Amino acid sequence: MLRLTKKADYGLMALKYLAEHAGEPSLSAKDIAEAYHIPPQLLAKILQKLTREGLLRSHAGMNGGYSLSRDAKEISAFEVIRAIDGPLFITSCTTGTSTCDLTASCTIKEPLARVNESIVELLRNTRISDLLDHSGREEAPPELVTIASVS
Amino acid sequence: MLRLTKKADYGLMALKYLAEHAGEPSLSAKDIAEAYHIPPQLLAKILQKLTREGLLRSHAGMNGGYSLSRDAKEISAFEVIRAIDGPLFITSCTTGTSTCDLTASCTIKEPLARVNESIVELLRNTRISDLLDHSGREEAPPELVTIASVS
DNA sequence: TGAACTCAGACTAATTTAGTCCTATACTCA
DNA sequence: TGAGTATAGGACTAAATTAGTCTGAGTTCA
Ligand code: SF4
Ligand code: SF4
Repeated sequence: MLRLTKKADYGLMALKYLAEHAGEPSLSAKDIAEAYHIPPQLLAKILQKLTREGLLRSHAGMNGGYSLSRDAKEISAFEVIRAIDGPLFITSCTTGTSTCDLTASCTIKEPLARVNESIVELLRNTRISDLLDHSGREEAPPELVTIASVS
Repeated sequence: MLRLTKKADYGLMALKYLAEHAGEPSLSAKDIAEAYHIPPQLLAKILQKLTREGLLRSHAGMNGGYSLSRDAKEISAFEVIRAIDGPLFITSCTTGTSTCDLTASCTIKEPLARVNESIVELLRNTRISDLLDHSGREEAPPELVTIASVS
């Protein structure tokens, strides 16, 4: 529970990838899917959704593909998640389909809404550019990590 | 997605209820379930789990039931959620069962772990006593740690 | 034209969550 | 002591959500 869907996960990966390759003209869904071993058709749908929501620009036809519609600094994780999975509620009250029928007697709805808002705020403050790897301490020892680049 | 399970939800309600009725000796699962119209057997299991995790004290037999094992101020929403649903990960990497097989190539795992940690921190700072209804009160907003500020 | 794309929706499969059932055990009080 | 009320716990089914597939379009461009 309290888990991101894989679709949102894939979407974030794709956007990060596009941000890293901002120079190149256009990357196809297939390109990105292969880079990360994501099911290509699934990623295609995700990118389509992101395009519809205005986060990406698409280009059909040969050598077509996707590119960010804004700078990576201007796209928040929250937008991505919402575009893919719809509005974010940690409670089941307002899922759209099948509202929790305890809403009348429920007393924690409102306090949890505040927690919800905090999480949204947190995701809003997390931008695609923040996902970019400038602290690669995972695999091979990074060459020359300066103090400046860490802070 | 990013939704609390109803079980966790019910658990929080129950704990809040117990906190409100701290004076009374012992409230049975049935009592609480009826107060909120929660399926009694389901709530029973939840309370059992919370007892096993040490958040509640149980008392079998007539006029038995449950009571908080600590003050409401000392129990965080995070503990409740973890007790009921297990460890909290927003990504699917480490669910225990069926790890995401992209872990090798995935590049957003680590940044998302930081987001995860922020959410955990937020929930850790939300206590049962915070759910109690002091409407209008301006509580100290839980600290927001953004990725950017984590540098 | 046709290869390489995006776009869209319906569909199925897999997984997770919600809720039930049934039995055993513990405690209390008359 | 034994009837009644409660917790404890496992196995099970049902419902909902998520993941992924398939099919058939419409675009672009060389
Ligand atoms: S109404 Fe109360 S119980 Fe129902 S989903 Fe909202 S918070 Fe959870
Ligand atoms: S490995 Fe990457 S893709 Fe797989 S779950 Fe973790 S974050 Fe999401």
